[in-house]
Amino acid sequence: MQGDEDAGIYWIRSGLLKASYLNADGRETIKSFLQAGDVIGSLAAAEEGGHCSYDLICLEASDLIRLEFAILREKAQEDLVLSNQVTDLLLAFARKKERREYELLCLSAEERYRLLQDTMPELARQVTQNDIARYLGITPVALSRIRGRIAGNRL
Amino acid sequence: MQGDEDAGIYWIRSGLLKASYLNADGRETIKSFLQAGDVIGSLAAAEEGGHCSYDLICLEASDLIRLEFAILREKAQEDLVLSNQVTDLLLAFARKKERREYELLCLSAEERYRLLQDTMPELARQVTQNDIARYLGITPVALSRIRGRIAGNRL
DNA sequence: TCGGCGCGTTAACCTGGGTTAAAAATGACA
DNA sequence: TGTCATTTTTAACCCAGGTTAACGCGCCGA
Repeated sequence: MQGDEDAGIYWIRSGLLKASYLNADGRETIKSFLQAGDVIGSLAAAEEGGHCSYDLICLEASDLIRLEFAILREKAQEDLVLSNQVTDLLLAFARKKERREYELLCLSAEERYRLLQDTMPELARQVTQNDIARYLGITPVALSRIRGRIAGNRL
Repeated sequence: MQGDEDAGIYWIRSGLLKASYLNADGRETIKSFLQAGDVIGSLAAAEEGGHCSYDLICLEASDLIRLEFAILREKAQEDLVLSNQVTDLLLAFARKKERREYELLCLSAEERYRLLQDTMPELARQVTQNDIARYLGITPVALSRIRGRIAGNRL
């Protein structure tokens, strides 16, 4: 949960989760969806005394493995292979974040929705439209309208 | 320049630069500003055959050091200290991106502007309002309106 | 079987930011 | 000092998305 001091890293074996921010005004926005093979951990909480800034919520029964971040860092400090694996992990993570930054900065809500449909069509089926809207940064009502617009044009 | 195959990493010694996307419709949006101490490199171009997805433009005379990404990776593969330094670098980068993702996803343009003013007041002085607007993801006209709104309330 | 509840849709109205264009303000330089 | 380019502001109009609320639907549990 948001605010926890959990400095853990989770490796998702199976299932489906969402990482979401709960804003001060009670609104929820979704940072990312997590699936088998993904890895997640709070970068803020990983720092000494930091607090996790988001919730992690299962959308399906899920199977995770938890690693203590501090231990991983410690081991990596004396193990070259592990250290390089951590680098790979972070590189992949950074790429993902950079792509999302691009989408939020340069694309309209409709473009982001179309992109999601194109790149992760399975996800659109597994997740409620409410959650997709909150992932795109818009309200469920707005997403419904966008869908209506797209469907209309296709006729 | 956007589209280049430059797989370099740049360490900024001094000066001020902007990393910006040039969209298909000719619009520019600013990914980030870079200052002394910052490090930048295209993650996409770092991959085999990838192309850089943004421009890097000096706003002031700047002094950079260029490292070849492939060489850095290679050396890190056999040097534990270096490998851990790369990890630190990526960790800092990831944190920065995560913060920006949060801002774009959860905050309004006005909130983002106020935050920028609070956290990097010097930058607001060094950079044109046009560029600040493009960094916030809005047009210069919209930013001017926001400023007017804020100034009005302060009376 | 019925009631509740979460989801998706639709409609009406509001607002923030985009667009365009035309002033002002600022600044560089001759 | 005047000229020119750039930046910033202002105004008018438009549109995407937010807000609120109503309605239909499917699901589940009593």
